[in-house]
Amino acid sequence: VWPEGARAVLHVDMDAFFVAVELLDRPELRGQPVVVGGTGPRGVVAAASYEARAFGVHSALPSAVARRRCPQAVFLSGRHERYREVSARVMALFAEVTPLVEPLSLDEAFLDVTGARRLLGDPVAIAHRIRERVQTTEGLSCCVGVATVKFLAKLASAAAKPRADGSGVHPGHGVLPVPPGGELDFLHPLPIGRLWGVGPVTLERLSGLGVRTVGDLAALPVTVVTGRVGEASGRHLHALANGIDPRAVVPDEPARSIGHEETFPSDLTDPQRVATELARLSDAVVSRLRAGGLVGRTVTVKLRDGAFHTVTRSTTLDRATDARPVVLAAARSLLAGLDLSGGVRLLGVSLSNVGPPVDEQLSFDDLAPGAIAADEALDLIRARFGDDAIGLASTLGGHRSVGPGGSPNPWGPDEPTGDEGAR
DNA sequence: TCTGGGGTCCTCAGACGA
DNA sequence: TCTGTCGTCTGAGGACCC
Repeated sequence: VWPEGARAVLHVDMDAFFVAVELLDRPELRGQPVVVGGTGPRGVVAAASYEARAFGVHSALPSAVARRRCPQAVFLSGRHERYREVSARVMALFAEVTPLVEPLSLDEAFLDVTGARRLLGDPVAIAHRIRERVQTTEGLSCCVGVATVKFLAKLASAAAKPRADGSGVHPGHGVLPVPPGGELDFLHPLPIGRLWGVGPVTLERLSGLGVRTVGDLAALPVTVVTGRVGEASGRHLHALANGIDPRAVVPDEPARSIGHEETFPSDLTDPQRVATELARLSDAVVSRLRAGGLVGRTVTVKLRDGAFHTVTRSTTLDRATDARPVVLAAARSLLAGLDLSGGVRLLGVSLSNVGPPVDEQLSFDDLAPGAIAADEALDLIRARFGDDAIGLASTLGGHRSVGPGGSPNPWGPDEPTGDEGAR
């Protein structure tokens, strides 16, 4: 039983979420190895069923490798709209327990149930009830960690997961509490790589200090740690290793950036084609920005060449904007400063410094002939007929369909006029 | 054999104004 | 007037997460 007055944080983690949703719609695949992810030559695994994991298939593994390890697996390309829809319903179930729900991704959330105890009882009992409710209402399984702080709850839910290895699938605890006072007993034997924020690079740096377990890290003076991994990370990790995590569960954090990037099936070498893709990605980003009623101030272009070398270039505008021509013009001028001779494997556009618009006087850019009217018309047409119903003239001529018999670009070469009209 | 796409946060260097 | 310092902003890159 959880002591009276102690904070209680739950971390709920859906089991193999993308795969589990696919199995809801295709129950005949249950019990089989199923993999969701990019199916093209450069795809990677986004989620794998526990049956597939038994063959060494895991997320972020190149799909080509996954196919070799488990040729009998069913490979699905993924339907993010569907996952979002199911995720929203699951999050709504959490919101019935407490208003303090912080989604981490589509398949994970923190819940602060400290204030729900009077009404709903013991936090561990609440965790069991959430698990049953997700199973009965959505047909999905999940694991729940219960602790006094966020990162311990997250580690606990991970420890409660089913496991898969060469000998098959082994069920987990489902719910795992780390009771107040028992934090360090749970934490200190864990390998250091399990700590949230320790990836391959930090792991290597800490190994140099002889650190193998979380307990090893906790025993070091904080200055030794900061000297090795930097001031902010060092202090943060050292606090975590001692079970200290003051972060609150914060619902409804607004997005700080919005972006789109794409890896092409084969490297692009034609600069005209690269410009076309840049316009398409910029257009997609602005559409999402406008759909959210937001404006952004910093435009970033990302390019990965044929040798997998990645560069980014960014520029901060005088004022935040949601105008397509302004974002596209900025992206174009950033791209113009980049070397495309090594081929383009990946291209991305993102907007940061994002937030709600503040009332300001319009600039001449915003008043460019047709700019506002064209943007609003695009939004309206897409809302009614779908995202593909209309696009920028400059995105024609690429791999996208231009209609029956349509020449790639009937209006001739695409001049960077900064006045992209809606077709 | 080939290494996604969506993000957040941190570090460092340089510019700039108080 | 010159110089050093400090805080802040910007841009690039990197580490990390799911």
